[in-house]
Amino acid sequence: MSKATIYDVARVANVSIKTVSRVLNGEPKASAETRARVMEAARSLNYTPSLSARALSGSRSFLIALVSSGGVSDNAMLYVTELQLGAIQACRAGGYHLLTEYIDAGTSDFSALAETLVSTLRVDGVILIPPLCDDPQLLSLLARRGVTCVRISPTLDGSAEEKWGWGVDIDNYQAAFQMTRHLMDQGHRDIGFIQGHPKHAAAAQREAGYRDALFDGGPIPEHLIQPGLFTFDSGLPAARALLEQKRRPTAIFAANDSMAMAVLSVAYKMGIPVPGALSVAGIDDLPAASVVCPPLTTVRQPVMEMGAAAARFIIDRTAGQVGSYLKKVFDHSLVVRESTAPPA
Amino acid sequence: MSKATIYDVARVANVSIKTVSRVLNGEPKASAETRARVMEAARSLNYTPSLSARALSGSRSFLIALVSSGGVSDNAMLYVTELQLGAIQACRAGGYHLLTEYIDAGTSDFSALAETLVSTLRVDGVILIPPLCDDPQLLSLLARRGVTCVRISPTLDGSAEEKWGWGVDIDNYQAAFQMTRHLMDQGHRDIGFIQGHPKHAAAAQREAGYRDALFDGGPIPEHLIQPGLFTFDSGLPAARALLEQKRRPTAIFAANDSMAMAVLSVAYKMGIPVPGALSVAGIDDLPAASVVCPPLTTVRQPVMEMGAAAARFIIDRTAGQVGSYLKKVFDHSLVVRESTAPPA
DNA sequence: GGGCTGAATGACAGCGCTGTCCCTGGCGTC
DNA sequence: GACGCCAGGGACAGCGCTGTCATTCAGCCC
Repeated sequence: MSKATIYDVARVANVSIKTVSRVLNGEPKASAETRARVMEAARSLNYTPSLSARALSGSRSFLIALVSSGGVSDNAMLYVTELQLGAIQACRAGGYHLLTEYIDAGTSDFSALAETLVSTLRVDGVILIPPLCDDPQLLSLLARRGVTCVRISPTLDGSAEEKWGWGVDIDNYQAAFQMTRHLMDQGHRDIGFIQGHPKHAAAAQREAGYRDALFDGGPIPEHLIQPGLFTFDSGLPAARALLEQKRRPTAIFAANDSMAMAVLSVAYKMGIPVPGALSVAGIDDLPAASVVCPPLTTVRQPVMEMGAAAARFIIDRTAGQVGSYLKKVFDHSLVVRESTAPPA
Repeated sequence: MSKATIYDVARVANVSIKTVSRVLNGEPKASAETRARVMEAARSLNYTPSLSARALSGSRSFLIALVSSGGVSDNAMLYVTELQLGAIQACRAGGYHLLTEYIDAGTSDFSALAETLVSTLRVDGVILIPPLCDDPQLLSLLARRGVTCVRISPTLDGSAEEKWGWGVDIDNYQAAFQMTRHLMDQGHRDIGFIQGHPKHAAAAQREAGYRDALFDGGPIPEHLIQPGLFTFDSGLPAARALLEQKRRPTAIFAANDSMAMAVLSVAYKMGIPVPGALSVAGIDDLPAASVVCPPLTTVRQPVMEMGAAAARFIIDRTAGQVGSYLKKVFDHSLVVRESTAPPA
């Protein structure tokens, strides 16, 4: 009842511990009959193998680490939570476990982190979240140690990516393009844009999608484009800059939901009705997006699935399958809610 | 560079591995000089002990599990994220690591979970989040196996609690009492209340605080009190019920922020200006609370600290210190933002 | 000075698994 | 009929630590 070991199972099934090990790990050498006997014994004893022992003697640790940085205040945290949920589910399905590690944004003591991950924990893989997934130092540290990395929405790419691990993302260009077109289809022409963090590839791709959809290579009224950093706070001044212009845009498309919410907030303070006098759109579909007033039109990305895929990739890879795409691109979808409407 | 073991350290420091172990674990028997020599050797080799080996041979695993249930959509997820952050920091400080496990809300396959936690992972402790922290089955399963549990905002108490582990919470009664009084100080008399989940002790305590503050033992106009479940969705009908009454309350106090946001949403749809014609308040201070329009007046609980305390308790307990309070109550604080104002 | 004490350290046996190598016996082959 | 082969299964040696117990050697007492 308390703690069955592989020895107990072996005794009950009347085989050697090695055979039990083989059966439990799905290794080939084992007759169907033996297999059944072992399984039955394990079940009856309520046996669960010890992770530590497996990790110590074998080559797998059945551990995956999800590493994040940044604070709670940051709405991006929600994104992490959702990713994590997906990863946990994939882990559970594969007999793995998810460790959550955190590194302070300021600290760049990556070598200690890497050492812990590799030597102490011996994790089978690491899931890296922006901006960590773009830090060359951390990446190369991990790569040198032979750790499988999966990078969420990575920025650095090309040959480097091959070396630095797999990645998951959505087609940010298309997402922004489609959202801009949605606004245009509603009749908007003066569509303001708030940029994302300049160091993040997704930001540039989203902006490109917006520009191509709206101007199609034509002249670009730069006053419609304001800088932002993907945070709520950075969206505030950007929104103000856009809304205080003599000829106010009829719609504002922010590079993510956090900043779109900032637009909502500024519009509210300035007494501009949304979507009556201003349409607002974002990207990400944060949980909060459906809760704000009015509910935000945005682009949904399958964050949970992305987290699950990341974990699954590590699990499969450790198990021997060498799926080595450079990056997996997930489908996104437009979520039209109440913050957008045709201009008055 | 790649993987230093305790043997390497022992060789360099010219002592036995047992001595290295002693020094690294802070055990008493070791001269200052030896200690220094070992530390130096370990540093120079960049040595990090293997968790698996330690767990396998010793009695500690240096692992703490945070177990949650419920979906992302649920805003409560934010609460979990923040708790987790605190727990991670405490773990890091104590050389521990945080495992995040998840169990589907529907599934009540607690025995498999417990088995995994105990046999496979051998965790040193478990942090349980509502409603898991109130499940007698899971609790007794864990208790029987001798796992240290910390329950976040637990409901079951009394003698049972002693057996079922430590708990952390805030004084929900006082929090609600103070918020209600804040509203009354502003001049409100018709203050509606939206209840929390009936199975959660915090819900009852918050309601009691509200009732005592507002009615002080006097007659209770039940039409001012509407049922809720702590979720945004459950807040919608409750808010509607309150706001459609002939004599509308001038303020609504929801038992948590998610439901308060639902009130904001309904008020917005009904064209009721907040806080002009209606004040709205919640409890929790979710990150989203400061982002909605208008920013929500609420009660902040030190969630991160609570998570850290939970982890710290497990770590200290495993290390031998037997701090055994039944529950630690943290301070809360009123956060007055823009959703409340004196009635017109 | 012999014996006792206790602090400092080491020897050694596992912890519960997996990797590697080896043994066994039934079957096909020429 | 002797030989080879291979599926099926076992023996055994660790993996890198910690727990337990033994050993050493100052210092100290009478």
